[in-house]
Amino acid sequence: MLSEDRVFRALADPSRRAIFERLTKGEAAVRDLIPRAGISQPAVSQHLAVLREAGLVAERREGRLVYYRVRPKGLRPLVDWLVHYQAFWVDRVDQLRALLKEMDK
Amino acid sequence: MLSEDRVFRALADPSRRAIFERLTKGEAAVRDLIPRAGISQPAVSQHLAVLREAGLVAERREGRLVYYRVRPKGLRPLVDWLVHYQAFWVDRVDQLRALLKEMDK
DNA sequence: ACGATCAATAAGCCATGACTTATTGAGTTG
DNA sequence: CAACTCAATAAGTCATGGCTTATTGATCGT
Repeated sequence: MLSEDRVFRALADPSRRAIFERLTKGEAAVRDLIPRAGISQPAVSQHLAVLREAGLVAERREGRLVYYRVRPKGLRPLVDWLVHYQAFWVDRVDQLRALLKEMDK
Repeated sequence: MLSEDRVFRALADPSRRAIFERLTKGEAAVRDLIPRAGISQPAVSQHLAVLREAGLVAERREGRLVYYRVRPKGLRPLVDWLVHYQAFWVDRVDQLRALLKEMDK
C-alpha cells in the first residue's frame, strides 16, 4: 500500500531511473556509476540511498568500495499495483503472452 | 521512451494516484472527485491536467460537466518499462500466469 | 605513518511542484 | 437577463527535492 509510494517516487526521477537501469546490467560500485551519471558523487550516493530505501537496490561493501545491485523484488509493489488495476490493460494480454513465451525459452 | 517519464512522474504523487484509482472504478465528473480528494477544485483540476498530459486519462465534456475516464493505454509505457527489465521480475512469472488465466475468464 | 581514494553525510542553494484564493468563462436555470 | 454552477486558469505561497561544495570516516597503497 504505502510501499508503492516509495517505489513510484524513487522511479519518478530520470537520473535515478538511469542509475537503476544501469544496475540492471550488473552490479556496480558507486565510483563506476559516477562518470555516466553526469552528476557529483554525493548526488549519486543520495540517489542510491533513495533507491535503497525504496527496496529497489541492495548494497555490498568490499573494502572501501560499495557495490550496488538491483533487488528484483523491489519492483513487486509496482507489478502488484498494475495487476490490481489489470482491468485497464487487459488488452495487453497479447503482449504478456509473447513475454511468457519468450521467458519459457 | 521519454513518455515513461511523464507517466512515472504523474503516478508519483499520492493524490494523483488516488484520483486515478478512483477513475478506474468508472468515469466521473470533476465535481464528483472533489469531496473525496480532500483538496480544492483547482488542485483537482491541476492533477487531472497532469494525468491527461501523461496520457493516463481522457476527458469528455457534457454541458458544463467534464467527465474523466482512465485511458488504459496510458499505462503502456509503465508495462513496457517493466517488460524491458523483465529479467528482474522473471520470478513473477507464476503471478503473470495466474493473471492471464484470470483474464481468460 | 602518510597521502590518496572511496563513499556517506552535512549544510546550503535553488528550481520544481503541490497547494491556496481569486478570477474567468462557459453552460444552465429561473 | 440575472443568478448560479462547474471547471479551467492565473497568481502567489510554501514545502519538497535534487543539486552543489565541504567535510568526515574508512580503507588502501607506498
